[in-house]
Amino acid sequence: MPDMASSSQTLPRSFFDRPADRVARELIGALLVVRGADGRTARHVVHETEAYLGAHDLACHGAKGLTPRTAVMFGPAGRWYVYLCYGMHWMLNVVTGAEGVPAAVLIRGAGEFTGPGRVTKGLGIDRGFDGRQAARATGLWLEPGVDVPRRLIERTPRIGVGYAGAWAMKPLRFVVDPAEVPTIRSSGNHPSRRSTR
DNA sequence: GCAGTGATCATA
DNA sequence: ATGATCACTGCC
Repeated sequence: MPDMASSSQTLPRSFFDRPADRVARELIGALLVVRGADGRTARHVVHETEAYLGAHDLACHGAKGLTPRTAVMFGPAGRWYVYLCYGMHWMLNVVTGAEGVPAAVLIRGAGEFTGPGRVTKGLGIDRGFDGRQAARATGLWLEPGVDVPRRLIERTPRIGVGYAGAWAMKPLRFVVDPAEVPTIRSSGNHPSRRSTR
């Protein structure tokens, strides 16, 4: 069947193949799309992200070198990096930048979900997505969404990385008040938009 | 304020 | 094999 919704185009690898802080900022307002077991899709506006810049960034897992867990971060952009934190919470990241550079963007808030652990719990994301492409075929991907004005995007230090010395203070967290963003409501293959004001 | 929870990785 | 650590959350 023809795909008539231009909004359902997935963000291409080239979008992610750039510095993580740029990607993190531009993902604010994008749509995180998940396809459930029943084949229906749900779209969630991304409203909070964090950038992890590479091996020189002491808050980044890649700073400790290539390990089995972090190998995906060293690979090409546009793949999911999902890991378990504190034995309970799955963290969803998308790999960014050139191959060999261990950089990624953590998705900390999307749709009704605030906090990275709640995003994954709410969307049913676990390590099954680790290493997979952010693409339709995977069942979890990103799409262009709402264009959020720069002035509405706040930059703050990243959360929970106090161990990283000076890197803990760099303003690499990007957040917009969800109330400022039009609500995207969808299910099935024909997403519709509704403005809150 | 802090316990829960278990994969991961360095050390031995 | 063992122990420290952890990009968090929920309940005290």
